[in-house]
Amino acid sequence: MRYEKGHRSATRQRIVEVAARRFRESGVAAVGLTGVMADAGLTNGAFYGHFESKEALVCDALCHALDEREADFVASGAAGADLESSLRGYLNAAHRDNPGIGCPSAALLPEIGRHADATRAAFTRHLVTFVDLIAGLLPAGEPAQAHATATALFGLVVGTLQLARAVSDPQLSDQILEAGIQAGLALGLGAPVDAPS
Amino acid sequence: MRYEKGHRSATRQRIVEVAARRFRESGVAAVGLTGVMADAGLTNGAFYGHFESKEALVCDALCHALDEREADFVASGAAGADLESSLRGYLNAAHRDNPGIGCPSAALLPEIGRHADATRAAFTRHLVTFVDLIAGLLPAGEPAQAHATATALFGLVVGTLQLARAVSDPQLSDQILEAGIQAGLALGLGAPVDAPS
DNA sequence: TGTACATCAGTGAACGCGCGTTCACTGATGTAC
DNA sequence: TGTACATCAGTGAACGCGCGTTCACTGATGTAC
Repeated sequence: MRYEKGHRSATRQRIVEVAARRFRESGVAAVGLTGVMADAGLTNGAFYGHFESKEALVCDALCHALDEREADFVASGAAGADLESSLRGYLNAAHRDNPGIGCPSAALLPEIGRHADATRAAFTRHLVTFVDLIAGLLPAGEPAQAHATATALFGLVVGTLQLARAVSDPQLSDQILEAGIQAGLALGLGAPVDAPS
Repeated sequence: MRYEKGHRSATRQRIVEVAARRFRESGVAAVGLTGVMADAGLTNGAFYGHFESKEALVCDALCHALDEREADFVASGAAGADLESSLRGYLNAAHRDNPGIGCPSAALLPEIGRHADATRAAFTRHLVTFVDLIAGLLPAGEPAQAHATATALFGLVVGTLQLARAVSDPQLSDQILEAGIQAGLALGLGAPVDAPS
């Protein structure tokens, strides 16, 4: 072997991980491929030996980040997590202050909506999985209603974390996080709402 | 007068309006000044006669879009709007499908968090105003609690609209909007939650 | 065992292009005398 | 009334730069005979 077995796939993986971090930190449009490759210890020319286009990397990096967070979610669930600890695990200062290793939806959601169909379809598949996982944290009830509530909870925490990142007043930012937690609890555990007729 | 009175400020206003639309459609980072100026019927060189930098335009365009939506909100409130009609006025297919004339937060929130302090401070001021307006739609109660709920409602609708735009399945997108409306009603009208201790 | 060739991940320069920004200039209209 | 000059919004070319993408080449290691 010219390179040890798995060298090529390890290189590719490294590029995906760097991209997943940098896209979340700066947004997809603001990140250049030369910088990503340099961070991965390579030169720009090697990129197209691994990916067809920047859009293909966007799709892979997004899926990688979503898979990682899904694994974290499942792992913490195995430790007996409930809705409140999940909310607090998401809406906290550390997550707010480290978008590069955080939720890709909070960092990139509007941008995802402007990307290629394949990228949006990949996001859609992951979203469905996430909603299932969130629904599992809710008190037993009608499954359709649990899914609707879980979907709204996802929207709530994503929007709330974005708000906490956008405001310039640190104290207000903390209040936003806490308001999101309380609202998430009210939504998830509160008086059940009728499913849409 | 070489130009009719108000010509200069009218030109500036035209640039701001074009930018506010294009930023929301494509994201700030993906929009170039040459294109904005061309849409406003001008050439690139005229830009710096009106703005100090692209960042200054971003701040002005964001404020313009936020002011416009605030005015709409107040106008519809004068017509006797309640929480449900406000939620339906936001979480609907027309809004989802026309980001260029829609909520700047839904289109740009993660990006705002990466912009200059002045831009984030301007956003923060507008957010506070919005939260007050939303709180006014809630049943009378403790003001601090109404503010917290209103903040979460804002996060909920922003995140939900972004989700509806990002997914590639139109039917799922419609379900997301409806789930957001139901959750917004539950949050706003449902069992009151204690304020954080 | 030694030589010629194949493989292939990665290099680094180059492509055309658009970016944000600068600046000398235009030209229509005003004022000064 | 006529001429010289001031004003200023807008023009359009140019600046250096980084973008996504392409491609001829390198060099280390494998295989063939």
